[in-house]
Amino acid sequence: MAKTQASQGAYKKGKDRRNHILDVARDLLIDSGYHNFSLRKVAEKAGIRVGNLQYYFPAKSDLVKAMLDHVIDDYLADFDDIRGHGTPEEQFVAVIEDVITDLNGKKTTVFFPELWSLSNHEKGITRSMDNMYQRYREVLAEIILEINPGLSQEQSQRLALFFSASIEGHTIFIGYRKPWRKETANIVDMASQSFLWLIKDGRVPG
Amino acid sequence: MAKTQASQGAYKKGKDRRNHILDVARDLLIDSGYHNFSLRKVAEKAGIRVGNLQYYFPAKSDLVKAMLDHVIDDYLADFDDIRGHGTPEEQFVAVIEDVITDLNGKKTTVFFPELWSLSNHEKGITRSMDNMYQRYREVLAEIILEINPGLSQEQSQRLALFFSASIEGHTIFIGYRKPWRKETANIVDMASQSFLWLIKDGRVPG
Amino acid sequence: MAKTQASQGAYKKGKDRRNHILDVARDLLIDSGYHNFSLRKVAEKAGIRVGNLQYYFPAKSDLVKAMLDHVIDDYLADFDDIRGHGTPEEQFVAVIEDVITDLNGKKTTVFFPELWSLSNHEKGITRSMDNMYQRYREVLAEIILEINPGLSQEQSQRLALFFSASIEGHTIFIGYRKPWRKETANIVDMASQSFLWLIKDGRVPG
Amino acid sequence: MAKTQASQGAYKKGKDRRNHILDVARDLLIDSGYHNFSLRKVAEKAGIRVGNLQYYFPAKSDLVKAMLDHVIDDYLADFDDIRGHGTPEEQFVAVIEDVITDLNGKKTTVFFPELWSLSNHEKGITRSMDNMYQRYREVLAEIILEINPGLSQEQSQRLALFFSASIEGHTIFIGYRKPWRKETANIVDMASQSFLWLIKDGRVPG
DNA sequence: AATGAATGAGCGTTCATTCAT
DNA sequence: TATGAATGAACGCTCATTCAT
Repeated sequence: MAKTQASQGAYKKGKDRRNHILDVARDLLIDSGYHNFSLRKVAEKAGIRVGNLQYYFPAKSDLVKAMLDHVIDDYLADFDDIRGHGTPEEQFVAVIEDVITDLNGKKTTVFFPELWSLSNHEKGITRSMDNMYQRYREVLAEIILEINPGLSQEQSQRLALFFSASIEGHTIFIGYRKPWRKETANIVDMASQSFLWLIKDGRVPG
Repeated sequence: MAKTQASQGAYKKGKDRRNHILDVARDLLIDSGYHNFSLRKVAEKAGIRVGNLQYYFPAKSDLVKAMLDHVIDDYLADFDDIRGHGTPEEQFVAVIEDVITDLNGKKTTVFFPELWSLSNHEKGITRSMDNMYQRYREVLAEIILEINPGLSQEQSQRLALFFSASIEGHTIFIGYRKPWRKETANIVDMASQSFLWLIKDGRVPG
Repeated sequence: MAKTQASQGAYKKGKDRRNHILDVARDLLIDSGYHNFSLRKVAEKAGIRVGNLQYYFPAKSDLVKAMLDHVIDDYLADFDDIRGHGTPEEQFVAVIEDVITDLNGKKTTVFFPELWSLSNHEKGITRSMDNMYQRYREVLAEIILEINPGLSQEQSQRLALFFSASIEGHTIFIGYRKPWRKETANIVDMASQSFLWLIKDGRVPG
Repeated sequence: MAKTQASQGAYKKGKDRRNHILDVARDLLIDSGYHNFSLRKVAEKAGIRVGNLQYYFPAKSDLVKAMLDHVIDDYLADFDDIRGHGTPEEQFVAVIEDVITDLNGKKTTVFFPELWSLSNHEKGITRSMDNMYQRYREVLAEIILEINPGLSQEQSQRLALFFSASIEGHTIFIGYRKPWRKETANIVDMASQSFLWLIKDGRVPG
């Protein structure tokens, strides 16, 4: 971050505009994909000039990084609110259902493949992504341990990895406008069953 | 199949040159991502001029489509060879292990996120991808039915969808240079167990 | 006079800040050349914002002009101190040696070619440069006349022109990091000899 | 040089255009200075599009390098033709006169300060410049040795350095539109006299 | 089957400058 | 005095594409 941008956003006007840019950038990424993501298009969508956009984000990479973190923050905020009422098992099923159902939304369906692709090619993106999934798995592992306190920390983390990865994979098949979208409820059912069986009766490696 | 320009001499004319271009294009996609994929770079890697490249593939989209199909064909060929010896259950576990272990390779790790992303934005890509997964699921569903003949066609296909999606999701976590690569064997173990349980004892929606 | 931001605390306000900017601008010119000289870089180096820099120097040309004069003033100040002790001939040799040796320094080596180039393209620079060389020649002509009072004013000025021009030319060859830097002493020797011969025995046009 | 440009200029049309670009680029450099030298302006002057310009010179640095070498080659060609008739001493005076008089021309007056400045900041320019002056000095040293065969190789080279540097310095004072242009003949006179004296009677360091 | 030449659009970035605060 | 915000122009460069050879 350039020194000259240190106190950018000091005025409310600037802060609002910055957030607006991030929203607009996210929309463009989701609508067009990263390979069609350009500063000119972001600027146009935001109703400002390219020069001004680059006043807020001196380099494209700065905007991309900030935008991804902006979206990721939304998901992280969701994780904190995710634990509801009922027994641990009920909570677990509720989480699974929430997360899988979320895949149906356009934002989730399109955003994550872009993130996965980007993280394979752009240094600096990987860390944000890994942090997010790390936090996600921690929430899962916590509930898993409450369901079966006999598991070790390592085992519950291993299960959390398996569950979260399995769920992510469905993005491609039951997401927004995806062919198996109508199978969402069945996926939730199969996932809940098999995940709970693994937690309670499976021989979890460890 | 030679992968790179190392065997350039082997691609002298016609179909060979075409295949050489496709190989080189795939390598570029995997090394740099689609947002860095350009005809100029492909031409340079292939040791020919842009004009000549466009003799073989008149438009960029033609090359991209052909290249994706080229790679997908490799995977489809693998599916046909995948069924080995032993009981259906042993075959199933072998398949799961093969497919999950394959995620560790650079090609698979990087290629699929690009494909998923592209299929969200470029018409014409989606069909190739869907066909591939369709064929993949058919192989799985076949074995599933052999393990538990009591399941309906629909149920076995549903399970195949769930299994394949779950496996794909691990690309992001246990793939080439991914942080949980060392968990691959444990993932195979948890997947095999829970998948088999679902096939044999689960209440598969139907 | 402190050269860089090291003593930034010393430049708190008003004239100090102005001088600090001028120092920093000179350093940038010398380090990067005029074609890489921008207000943004000066501002950053000076630890202030572009807006503030333009409070002191409303237009880029104002800063450039002031900066060049700032450096030129340093050289003019040197000229006033240049005349030392001894006979006129000893003084002359001392001056030649001082000036030629000064070419070895980075500041002189790099600054003057920038000045020469600029004076060819930017109106308003030429005058400052001409004034400086005028003053320089006056000092030389004065000593020349003392060595050979038989010369006319015109002749001594003509010699001063020839001597100063000859010396300036060595900037490109014996300057900072230049290939013939180690010849500096020999150049001083040849220059002193031939210049003195011209003053005393040559047929100076006039 | 990019591989894809290997056989550019294979057609006569391309070769002509390349030379035209170089001429136009030199004119722009001389008219406007390097800090106003842009690919867009070169393209416009050449009557082509920027894209086409960059087909011939993939990077700005390639154009600049080629253009400088193009101009330098002209001067080098002059050096080869410079030696005329008469005694070595007559030849020497003729060379001095030729070279100094050449400073009066706009091309020489403006081109060299740009070259000197550039060579201080852009790697790759320095070598071309050094090579040119090296060749220049070789011609001078040759004649010097013929005038006074008693000098060593080293001494004649040292004199050549001193003479050439001294002459170059006059660019700034007697060049095109420079204030002392009318002194050119007198400079030739003083230079010839003092240089010959140094060759024949001076104590050349060595 | 292959290259040379050219175009036009778009890219990320830098810049001098203006103006409100 | 000094910063934040914004503009408009220009920059070097990459690109897909077209066409003549």
